Amino acid sequence: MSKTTIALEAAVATVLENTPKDAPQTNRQRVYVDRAFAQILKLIAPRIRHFVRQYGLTAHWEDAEQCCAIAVHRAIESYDPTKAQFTTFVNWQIRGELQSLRFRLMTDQRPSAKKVEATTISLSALATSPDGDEISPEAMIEDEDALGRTEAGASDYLAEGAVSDLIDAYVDQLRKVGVEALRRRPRAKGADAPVRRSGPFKTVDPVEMEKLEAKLQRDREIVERRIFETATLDEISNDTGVTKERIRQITKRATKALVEIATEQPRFAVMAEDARRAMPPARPRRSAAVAAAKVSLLPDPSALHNRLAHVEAIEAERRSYITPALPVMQLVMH
DNA sequence: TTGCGCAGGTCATAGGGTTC
DNA sequence: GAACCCTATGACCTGCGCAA
Repeated sequence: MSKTTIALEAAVATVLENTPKDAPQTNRQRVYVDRAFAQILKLIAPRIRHFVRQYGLTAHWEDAEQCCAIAVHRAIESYDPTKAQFTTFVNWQIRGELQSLRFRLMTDQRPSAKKVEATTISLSALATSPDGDEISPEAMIEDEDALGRTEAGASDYLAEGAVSDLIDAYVDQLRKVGVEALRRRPRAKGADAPVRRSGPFKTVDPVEMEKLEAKLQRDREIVERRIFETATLDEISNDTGVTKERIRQITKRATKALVEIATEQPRFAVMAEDARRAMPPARPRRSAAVAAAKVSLLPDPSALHNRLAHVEAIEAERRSYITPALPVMQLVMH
């Protein structure tokens, strides 16, 4: 991060700190805000000069500077430090204001836009039909993408339903295994332990069952967010309290199980083939690779990188059925 | 263009608990 | 006591953005 970026962040933080939303601003706060604002303008003055020249507004320098000041005001008002740095955010506000000013003053585009033969039109200019009849601009807008979007929406809806069912099936499988394990496990001795109604270890401790359900819920969330959404290991780790590595292991195991479920159950048949192809090949453990290397100095012909002869991309539409969030699964190795 | 820092991810390994 | 599972930790790799 550059010194200017750091200084900008600090100045914006000062403005935000001294701009209470729920209470009236004190005189002291106003002074702090004015100073910080002046500091921001001073820091980005070179950038403003650059943009004014870039947008061909040197003949309207004062107007352009006023627009940039407005842009900075707007940027501060709507700035969210968690989404981007202020330096990036304010750039686009300034560009937007300068573009708008150029339209107002010159009704054309800056030279860089002309290079690509872009055309700027006004909706109001379209308000007359070829026959000379007046029609509303809105009536002339044809949404050619509407059908595609509608179909995509329906497709997404069905896919989400299928994914949800698949995860349910996986969680049910985990539940069965978990309950079976609890049945086999000896129950804790003590006054609080519930009385067994029949045979040894045939019933499940409600407390243990609650723990199991909590774990299943957690695993479901991890699988859903990691495999079918775009959450990172860090994000899930922060939200669930589970380490990144454990999340990776859970999702790896889940991916394998989901493929098996999709293969076994006819209702997931559409997903099964893509899922099988999408499974990443198992990587040899380092110790095994080292042992193999000791045997021969020649490249291991069975090693994955020596066998790779063809890489095929799975189309986005097909990939989205099962693993939209795992780029590694976009490749198929033969 | 290059070096550096960072985020995101993978791998190897160890420890504790449970089952057989 | 061996085998297995779950979990955590640290080292390492890779890609990307940024500053010089």
